[in-house]
Amino acid sequence: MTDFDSLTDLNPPQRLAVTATDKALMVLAGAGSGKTRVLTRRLAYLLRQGDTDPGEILAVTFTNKAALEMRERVADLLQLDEQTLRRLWIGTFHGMAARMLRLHADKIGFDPRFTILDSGDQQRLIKRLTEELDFVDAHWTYKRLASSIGRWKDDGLQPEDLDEAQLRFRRDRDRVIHFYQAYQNELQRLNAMDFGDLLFHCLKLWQRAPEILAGYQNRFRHILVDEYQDANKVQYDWMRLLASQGNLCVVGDDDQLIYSWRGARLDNILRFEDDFPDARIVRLEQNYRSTGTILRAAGGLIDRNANRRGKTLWTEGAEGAPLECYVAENGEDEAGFVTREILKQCANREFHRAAVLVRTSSQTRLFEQAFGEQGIPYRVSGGLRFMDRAEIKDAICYLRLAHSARDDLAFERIINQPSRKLGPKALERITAAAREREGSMLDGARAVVAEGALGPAATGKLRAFVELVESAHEMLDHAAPARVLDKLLEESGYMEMVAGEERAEDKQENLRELRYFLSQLDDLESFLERAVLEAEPPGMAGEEDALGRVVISTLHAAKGLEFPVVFLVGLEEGLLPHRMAVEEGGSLAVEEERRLMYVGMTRAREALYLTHARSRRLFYNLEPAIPSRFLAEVPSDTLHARGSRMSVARGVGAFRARRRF
DNA sequence: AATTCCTGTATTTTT
DNA sequence: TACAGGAATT
Repeated sequence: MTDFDSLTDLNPPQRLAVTATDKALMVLAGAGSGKTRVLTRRLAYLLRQGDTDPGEILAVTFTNKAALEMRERVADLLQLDEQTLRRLWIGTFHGMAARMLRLHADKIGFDPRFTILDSGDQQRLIKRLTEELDFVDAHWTYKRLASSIGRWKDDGLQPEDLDEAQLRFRRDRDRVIHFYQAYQNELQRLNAMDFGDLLFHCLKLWQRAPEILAGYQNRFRHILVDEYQDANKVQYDWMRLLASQGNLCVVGDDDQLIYSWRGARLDNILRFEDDFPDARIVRLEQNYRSTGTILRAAGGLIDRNANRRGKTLWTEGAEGAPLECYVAENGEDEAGFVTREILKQCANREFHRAAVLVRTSSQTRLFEQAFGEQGIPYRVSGGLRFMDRAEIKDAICYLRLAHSARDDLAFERIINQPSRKLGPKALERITAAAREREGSMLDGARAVVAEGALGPAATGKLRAFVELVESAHEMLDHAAPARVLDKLLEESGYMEMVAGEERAEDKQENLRELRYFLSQLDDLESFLERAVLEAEPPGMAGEEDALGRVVISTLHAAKGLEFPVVFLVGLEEGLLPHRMAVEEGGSLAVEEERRLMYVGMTRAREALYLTHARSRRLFYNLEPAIPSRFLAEVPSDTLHARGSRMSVARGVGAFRARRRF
């Protein structure tokens, strides 16, 4: 037996977490305690020693990155071939739900080729609907409607379930319910689902067709869920239904719950034993990542949270140096300090050793600027994602429309991109014609052309557009999708338009990247699905191309990563904890902000810097900034103050003084 | 009727 | 800064 099979390289709780397969299991895995290792080893253990077929395993993660990593590590561990690997169901909640829905869409009145809407599509659709229905309300802007509806779906609430708890004003109830219902009807008409619908409709499917649920229940003998603390109501119901026999292993950390704004429920982790009375709980508290000092600092901070199960991380490793605190004059000064320290910390230009973690993506700019000036290569993660770029979304919408003529949202996005002199009035005509025929907007456009209802110039352009989409559609039958994309972008004049815009080279480069991604996949259907669910082409999100680059990341996007040197910047009231959390969310929201800082601190292996500025540009004007309350909560014997002593005294000390009153 | 130009306003985190 | 909505211009 090899060492790998004997599991002697694992510590005792890790070994238990890998091998306990007789009943429901919750692994409370502290930061850096080898969680990913345990998960992949458990998968490997089931496949190799547990008499389990690859097709009988379902492993669910929250992010595509995590799914990809798990897949790669298991393949590596067991030397699995491509074929076997494909039989494993490893993916995100949304990805797995979409996979099931494509197989059974007809049972809930959808065509299996349904489109998945991203939040941008969702927002545009809701905006259009508010206009059509004359839904005007100072409070319920289309953005607020979009985010609230998304949240209701996360909470498992159908339109008729809404009550005063969700709607601040009772008088809103009927109107908002009606609007939510109208939105759902419109989605059905468009054969489309938004992110929330993927899980929502899955539950509906199982309710309507219990035999389908039973099929999956029998099939999946083992279900694994990563980042369990971030599961929302619908996801929780989804997994609990699938794991009806308690054949479930969840791995999570209540101290790292940072997605309650997306419906994540601390309760899921605090009351696991209520739902699975028989459950086994394993704690992983030995940390293999950070120095003793970093752990003590982070532990001191998270101890302030009242709502947690409680864990104490420890290490056999070195004590390490104290945390460096720096008080900057302003944001530019802060970026300058970080730049200088990075140059000191990264000998031989090993810049991938360092990461700068921010609360909001708007903070990244100052660092990008400073690094650019100093010639430090960097990579931003968690900001504007590849698939969210305007030119990429336009190109995808061209493909979507060629793929499915029913995709009115795609039609709307590109109909005047590049300009075809088809504005709101022309669009209104097209929509009316479509309604009349109960067809798509493309049908409407065809009719408008036939009738010559627009001016000659506009009619000509519209005809050319319709013909282009039609011939692209036919071309999809025999030609590679990448070739169809070329045709669409060339003949529509889109490429020409891009060439004349600012940042033309950037955009052209992005479109080339997209084309490459598409040419790798060959199957347009799966390309479109991955484009919306993954938002990053493979290789972009991967770590390998980060070699030699500093990572600038939001705290949310940094979860699961680790770096030798970490800079936690902008530690100011209003940023961390964020203003919104303090003003609207009360103490629970502040606890989540504290967890966010905890997640950031525990990313560091050797060196951790905490910085804040005395003034910061907000809304384009410079405003004084108060140091974060969290700074005062980190045990002071783990800290070493840098910068002018005056500013340190005024910084951390000032907040301490304020808190006494 | 479409587009450009301008002004005011708001900025958390993401599958 | 970036973006949406409104007014002025083509």
